Amino acid sequence: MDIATPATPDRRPHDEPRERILLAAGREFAERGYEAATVRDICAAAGVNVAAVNYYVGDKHRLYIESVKHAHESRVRQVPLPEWDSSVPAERRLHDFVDNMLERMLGLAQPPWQVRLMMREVLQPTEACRELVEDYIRPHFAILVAILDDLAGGRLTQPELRRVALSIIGQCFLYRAAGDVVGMLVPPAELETLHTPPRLAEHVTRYALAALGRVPPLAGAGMDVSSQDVVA
Amino acid sequence: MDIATPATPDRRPHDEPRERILLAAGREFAERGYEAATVRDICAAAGVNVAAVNYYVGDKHRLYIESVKHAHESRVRQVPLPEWDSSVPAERRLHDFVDNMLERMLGLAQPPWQVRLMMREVLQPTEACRELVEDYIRPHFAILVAILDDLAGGRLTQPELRRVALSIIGQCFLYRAAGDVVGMLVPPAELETLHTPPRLAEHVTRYALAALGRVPPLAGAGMDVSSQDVVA
DNA sequence: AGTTGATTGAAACAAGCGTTTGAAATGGTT
DNA sequence: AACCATTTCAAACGCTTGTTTCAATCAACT
Repeated sequence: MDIATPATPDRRPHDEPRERILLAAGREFAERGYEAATVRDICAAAGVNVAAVNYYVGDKHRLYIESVKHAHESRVRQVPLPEWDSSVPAERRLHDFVDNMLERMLGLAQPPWQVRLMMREVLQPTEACRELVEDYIRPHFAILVAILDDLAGGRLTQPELRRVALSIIGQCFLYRAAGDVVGMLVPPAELETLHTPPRLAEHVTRYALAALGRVPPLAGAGMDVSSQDVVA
Repeated sequence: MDIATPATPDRRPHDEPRERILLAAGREFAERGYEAATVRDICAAAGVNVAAVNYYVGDKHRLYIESVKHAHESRVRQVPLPEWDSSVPAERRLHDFVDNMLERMLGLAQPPWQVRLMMREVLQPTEACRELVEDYIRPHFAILVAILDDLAGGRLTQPELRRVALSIIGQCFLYRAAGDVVGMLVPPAELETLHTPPRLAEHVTRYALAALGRVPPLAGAGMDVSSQDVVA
């Protein structure tokens, strides 16, 4: 009845089967959702027997939580927070931050199912969500708010800064979460050329900087800013 | 084998059981998702026998599509697009549009499951999605783009206008789709007072107008705009 | 080689699912 | 009252699910 731990609990060179199961589970849960994903399919994809999930993890529920944590950890390892020299201006820090976030959400750097899995947690939180917010989302959010505070030069209150931060995150979020619908609203050619992470980062950044008054407005009176670079 | 239609196919005064089934199905699908929702639970909630879904709709898959369409239709009926007199300035039209969208997404005017159901379609499209986009989302999108075109006074290209429109929608989308996570990032007191549809509409609108240069920047040099109304 | 404990595998289990059945109930029409 | 099509119901069907069983296999150490 008690959950079996893989033999020597301390550590073994490669926890290979367990790793394979967690990876396959993440892929399957991300694509089909918790209920629709089946233990049999996961085990088939991982190349292990169905009994292995019981042996290594316990049951389906624990398998889900473990796979979310595993995806989360490997993601933190591979796409670290950007770090800046103290001399870097706030405009550039904002641009880098947005670019990093979009690259992490949309970029091809990582298998897409990892983001999908976390997107599911965000949209309909389970147990794994609170941990995800505290470890991963809140630190990012705090950094963004700090950058915006610099940009506003203390002229905005914390609630105002938070709302601006959410405005920026919301834009990135849309492209990831509702990407399919966005694809139906925008001409295909435009999608390929303009809706890439760097281009979108430029737009979101300029949009924010213009709103904050750090660059001229997007549609300033007679002023063409479309060819202007967003950072000095 | 052929799908039974409710007796006299043309029309009957009250298609009561069918209506009850579709409503209960929408609620259940919205809350639990397609796979996790069970026909038995839906029928129990609707107060009908499990065989009724076969009799009135056909099978589970068709039940899902019909419930999405039903929710969509009743929503269009209840929250119509705002219409403006030709003299209304573009700033006010933008504000009204955003307010309307947020009220529709977050407001208490309608049962929340209807929006959740459509949110699911947006996030992971099925057959019902394309219809949803064409009938409901694209017209809204076109109106928003037209308003922004007015505001920009022809100084922005169509792709630029579309990206600004998506920026605005993204902000509203975040509060609905990731509302739980937003609730974890923002102090509870702030949530209740500032994260209401009218307050958020004001923020999103001012943010856009500032970016477009139609109102002073949010953090203008020494200029306090926080108490200023967004519309003339 | 032999023993021991960790790991794998095929098969079976109970439970829940969507769906179907055929008879009972219903309500209007003759 | 007798008929009829329409609508409801309890029960069961076949299938898939998550989980468990227990024997077979493997790897390391004596």
